[in-house]
Amino acid sequence: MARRADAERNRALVVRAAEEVFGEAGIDVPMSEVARRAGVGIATVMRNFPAREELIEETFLAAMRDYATAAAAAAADPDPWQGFRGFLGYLVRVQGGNRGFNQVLTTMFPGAERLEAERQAALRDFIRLVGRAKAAGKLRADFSPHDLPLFLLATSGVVRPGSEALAVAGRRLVAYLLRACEAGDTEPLPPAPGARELYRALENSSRGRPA
Amino acid sequence: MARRADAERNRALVVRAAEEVFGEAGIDVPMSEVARRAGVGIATVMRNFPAREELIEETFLAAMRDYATAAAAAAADPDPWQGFRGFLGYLVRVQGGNRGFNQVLTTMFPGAERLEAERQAALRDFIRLVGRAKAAGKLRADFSPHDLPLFLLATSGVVRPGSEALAVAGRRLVAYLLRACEAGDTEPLPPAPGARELYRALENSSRGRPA
DNA sequence: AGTGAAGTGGAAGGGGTATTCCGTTTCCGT
DNA sequence: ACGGAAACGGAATACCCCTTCCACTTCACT
Repeated sequence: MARRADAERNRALVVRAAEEVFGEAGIDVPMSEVARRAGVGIATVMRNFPAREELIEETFLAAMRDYATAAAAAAADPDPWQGFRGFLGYLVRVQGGNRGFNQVLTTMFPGAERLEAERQAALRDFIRLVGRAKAAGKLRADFSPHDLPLFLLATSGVVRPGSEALAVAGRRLVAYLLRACEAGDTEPLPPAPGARELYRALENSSRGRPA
Repeated sequence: MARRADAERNRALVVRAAEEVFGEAGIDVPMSEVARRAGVGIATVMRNFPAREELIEETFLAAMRDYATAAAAAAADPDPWQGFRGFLGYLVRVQGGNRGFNQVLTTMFPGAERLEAERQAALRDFIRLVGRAKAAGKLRADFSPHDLPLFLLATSGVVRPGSEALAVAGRRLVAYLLRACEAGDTEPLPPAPGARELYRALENSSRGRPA
């Protein structure tokens, strides 16, 4: 990989600092703040990660792998409805604990291929989970696996690290959503947006400053 | 109010420009952009609205009044459940059509008293609506009127002007939420956050850079 | 230990926004 | 129509952030 041991060490310091800072304050935090926390100069950050997106990918790859792992575990749950419930609970917990990863979960980074590969792996397992939960008669038939980003967006707007009230609210929202997903005698849902268009709308470039 | 006719006219131009710009791009847009669209100098904007929050209040007071009016109309609906459904549909439609007002709906501005008075008026009517809908046996008994901000936050994260896919997604999310609100045989909800703490968490000061 | 390349930190440059200041213009009462 | 006060626009100032550059330091190989 890299040639010199100290360079490799600094790179790791930057990533660890980014995990902290992005987790607390989100992925738009000044690079200089990352550098300060890592105890290195700004140039060292820039040299290792010329574009912010590269640092984001490196920083959240582990979290995205955990996400994919959680999806796989849910899909493997002997009780698929239990798996579904647990997975949504996991999501809002993670979103509430890590501001940066909350943003990453609701934003597509077409250039960050390893990150997107993990996201897709999670989606594939989620699709399996949905199929099993529907087959078990617990999940409503018109639920779409592509409602996952919809739910992620919904909960992402609520929770935020540091606010216990919002964490409670997030759990309550998940309970509402789970209730809404139960199979039963109910009106059919309005149409889902086209998956392609939906994911396009979540691409990084089209996300204006934050707010 | 103001002394000179031209000053009054310019002030109105600024507010109308702000309605346009805030609606499209959100309330964090540069003041210089507002001035440019209004066709006045930056100083004129600053003189009339020394703080951004003042311009926000003036700009969205009318929309907040409409919001309160819609809540009152919903509360007066002969069929309260129909009123409830219609109100949620109205909300997501407004949020998707006006980025700035979407932010205003999910942010408290303790200093903007007229704005907050309208918001509270709307909440009072919503409380009436909720009472009637529960009495009619259509709305689940453990729904709290203070779930309104929770739902507003949820939908606010989804819709965005200019994206048809997200508008469709927003309507679908509302359908899920409505289904979740129906009375019926269901597990009780987890506790709601304390209303005071919830509203505190949504105060303007604690909202970091939007993103 | 010496040497050259790799790596480093901070300063300088460039773009953008909020805020202040001031010479000029516009209004309005007389 | 005129004069003073109010209001105006834009330039100047002050930050903040990203990016580039370069003189200096540190490493690793011999």
